[in-house]
Amino acid sequence: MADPGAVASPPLQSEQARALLRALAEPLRLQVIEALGSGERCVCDLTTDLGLAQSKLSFHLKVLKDAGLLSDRQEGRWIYYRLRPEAIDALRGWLAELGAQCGRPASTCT
Amino acid sequence: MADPGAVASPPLQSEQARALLRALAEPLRLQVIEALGSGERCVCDLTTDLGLAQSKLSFHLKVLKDAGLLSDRQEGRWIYYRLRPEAIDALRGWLAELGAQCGRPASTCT
DNA sequence: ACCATAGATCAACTAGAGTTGATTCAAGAC
DNA sequence: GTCTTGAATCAACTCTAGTTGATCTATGGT
Repeated sequence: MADPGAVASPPLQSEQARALLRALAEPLRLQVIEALGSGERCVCDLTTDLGLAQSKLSFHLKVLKDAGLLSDRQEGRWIYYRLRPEAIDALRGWLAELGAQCGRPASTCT
Repeated sequence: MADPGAVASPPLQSEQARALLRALAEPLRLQVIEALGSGERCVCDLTTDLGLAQSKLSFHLKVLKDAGLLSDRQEGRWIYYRLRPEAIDALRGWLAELGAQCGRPASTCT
């Protein structure tokens, strides 16, 4: 994917970055993200595919959604989740800023 | 800073990425990183500057060091820590891969 | 109406991470 | 040698996050 470098959306606040970092720092949640890589899927499908207890999956989906990595829609009894790649891009932008602020002796951090 | 996109070093393993993500997901540790942005500093300086208990700072420095974000050197009784910006770049590379794997319907994640 | 299903949420529990004050070890001064 | 200082480490404790099985609410079928 072409590297956007600076993201067009407003820069991440620290708290949002923290939520993203924490959400991604859990192997199981990475599995969820990978399972959604091919496109939107319903919870029932993910539960089966990942072999997770329903409440466990719901918990993790909530963390990812609250962090902004997923969005959902309801269709009858079914809830479908899909990825928001822009959240990953936003985090990369945040990391770029962190690196720029703190990676060069010329800059001063207070 | 110029965006390297793909990093020259071997790609991050998941466990290393996890360590980096977790290390950065703590506000206090971000403060440490910012304090080191202007260059190498000794622990005694950081303790005073950040107003932290010595053992508390040591704990957090260890997490950052173990994750690869800091390196240290000893000079007499003094331990100096400095940032390793390449760790941040590596994490950005890892995120770029995550986005590439999982951000496009064309790719398949198993 | 009743029954089944999907999935979020809950409360209790477990596991992991952060904090604290004490201790230990190494370096340095005398 | 003794004493001081810097900083890592320790054990006990506190706090946060993850897990579990049950419950609740909404949707759908008959």
